[in-house]
Amino acid sequence: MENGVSRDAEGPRRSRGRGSGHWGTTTEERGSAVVDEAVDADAEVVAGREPPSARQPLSRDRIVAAALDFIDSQGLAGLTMRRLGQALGVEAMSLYRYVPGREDLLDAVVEAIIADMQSDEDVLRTPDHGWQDFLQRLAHGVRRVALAHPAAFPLVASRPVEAPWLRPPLRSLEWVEAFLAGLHDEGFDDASAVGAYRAFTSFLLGHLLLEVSALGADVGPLDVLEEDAEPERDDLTEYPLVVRLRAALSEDHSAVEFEEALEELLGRIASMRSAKTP
Amino acid sequence: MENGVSRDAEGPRRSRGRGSGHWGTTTEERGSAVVDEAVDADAEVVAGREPPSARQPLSRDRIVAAALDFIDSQGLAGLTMRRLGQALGVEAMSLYRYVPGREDLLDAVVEAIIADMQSDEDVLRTPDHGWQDFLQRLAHGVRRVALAHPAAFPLVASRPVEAPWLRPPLRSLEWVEAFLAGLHDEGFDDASAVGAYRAFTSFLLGHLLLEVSALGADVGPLDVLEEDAEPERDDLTEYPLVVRLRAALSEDHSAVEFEEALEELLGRIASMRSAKTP
DNA sequence: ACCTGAACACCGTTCAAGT
DNA sequence: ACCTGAACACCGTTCAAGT
Repeated sequence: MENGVSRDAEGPRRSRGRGSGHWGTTTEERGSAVVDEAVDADAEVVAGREPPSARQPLSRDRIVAAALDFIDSQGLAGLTMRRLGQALGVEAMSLYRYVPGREDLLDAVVEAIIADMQSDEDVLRTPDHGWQDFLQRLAHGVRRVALAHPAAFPLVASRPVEAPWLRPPLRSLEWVEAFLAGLHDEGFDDASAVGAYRAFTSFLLGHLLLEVSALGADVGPLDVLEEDAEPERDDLTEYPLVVRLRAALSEDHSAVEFEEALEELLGRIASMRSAKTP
Repeated sequence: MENGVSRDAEGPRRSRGRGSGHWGTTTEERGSAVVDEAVDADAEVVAGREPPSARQPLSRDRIVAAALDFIDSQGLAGLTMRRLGQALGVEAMSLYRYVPGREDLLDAVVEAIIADMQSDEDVLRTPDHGWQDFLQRLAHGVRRVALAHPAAFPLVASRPVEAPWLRPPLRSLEWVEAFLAGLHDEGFDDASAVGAYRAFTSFLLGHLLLEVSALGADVGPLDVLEEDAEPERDDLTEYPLVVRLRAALSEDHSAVEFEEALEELLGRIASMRSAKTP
């Protein structure tokens, strides 16, 4: 997965009806495009649609991957055991042979998302050009997976965490260990490594959650110069500054902001670092 | 609402069974302790429990307040139109006279939470001792409401936002306007006010979401020196640094970290500020 | 071994009907 | 005017039964 999500343009997406905000369909890497035919089949459940011919057998991984695809394309709210089964050409009950239940499936989706990062070539398991480079790569890796799955990322952010040493979005022992070990190798003592971990995670969480939530946000009339031009959705006369700065507020500078704030954070972390090893 | 949630002690909470994590019952300010009797009545739905005597009439506000209480005490997952009706001594269908549906109810709960801040005496609508003081008070006000409603705060963080100029957790035109106007009065130009708004919101979102999610996190054996002492829940031998730093990682320094990071942020914002007005 | 039909308890929501 | 009963379509989940 090295599709350059680093382009900050791409423009804000639009989604009219609250709650059904289809984000751009992001069906890369994970195979099984099976899900795609369920799009818009919301009300139309044709009986024997799926040819039961050469269906590969179910498996936990296939189910989890299909669930992620489903969330990416239909949104989290649309994910239902029954619909997921349908997307896989199977009855819902079959899923329970591989997955204990819906909640556990969602946890598995979260795991799958952060596991994606393991295969990101730009992310290092251990620093080789200094800790700043290490953290830069890690941060960008997490950002790439967040932007690849904007509808699923809130799960990563909000699912209850099992242990206090796992902080979203770095919610895997693997990455926490890699983080701590990396900084330790680079001369951080225990306290500063832990401090850096805390600062790093809260930075990532805030930035990325806002970035993906902006992807779903309605952009409002003005930027597109709509045809019908409803005078104003709400009455904004009480909020003159919001009105005046509306364009500025709606501009998407998330990529540069991310870069700048990350730079700042690295500076802050540098000042936490013990000066033992140069 | 000025109950000092500023004490950072209070210790980490415990919650064994995944998904049913009752946080500390936070039934302050908003009246209607009605909800409390629904606790643990999960399976036991006694028929004519509620004395239909002097029930005050339903109203949208009463419903929204009850929903918030319900989430605070039972968790978001437990909130059901039917159960909420029951908590209010009414059938679920009655709610639809006042609230369009469950989704809109959740939006209303989010509104209610951030509206809470309007009545926080420490939060200023307009700066009177400089912008730093203004933002300090605002940040702490938001933190207080987050900590007052840890189970509901993820809603504030994750609900789809209607417009790109509303950034969680400051998702109300009132506060965005107040923020921009405040900084403007203090000599910020448009670009730096907008930049400050962005930096401020992502800082708050990351910190507070992590703080409330830690409240629900299982703390694991070790800190309480449990009686039975199961050897280890998972095998952590592959993660030596996590094990070694486990205590440090589990310590709750959120209050001081918040303070320090906020201080840093204010410094960063100061450097964005135009130097026109001293 | 793997999938399904039928069933259960529970949802959100509508609407005609009660008081 | 305000609430409810009954109903509908849809859930998650279980389990005996099919192949």
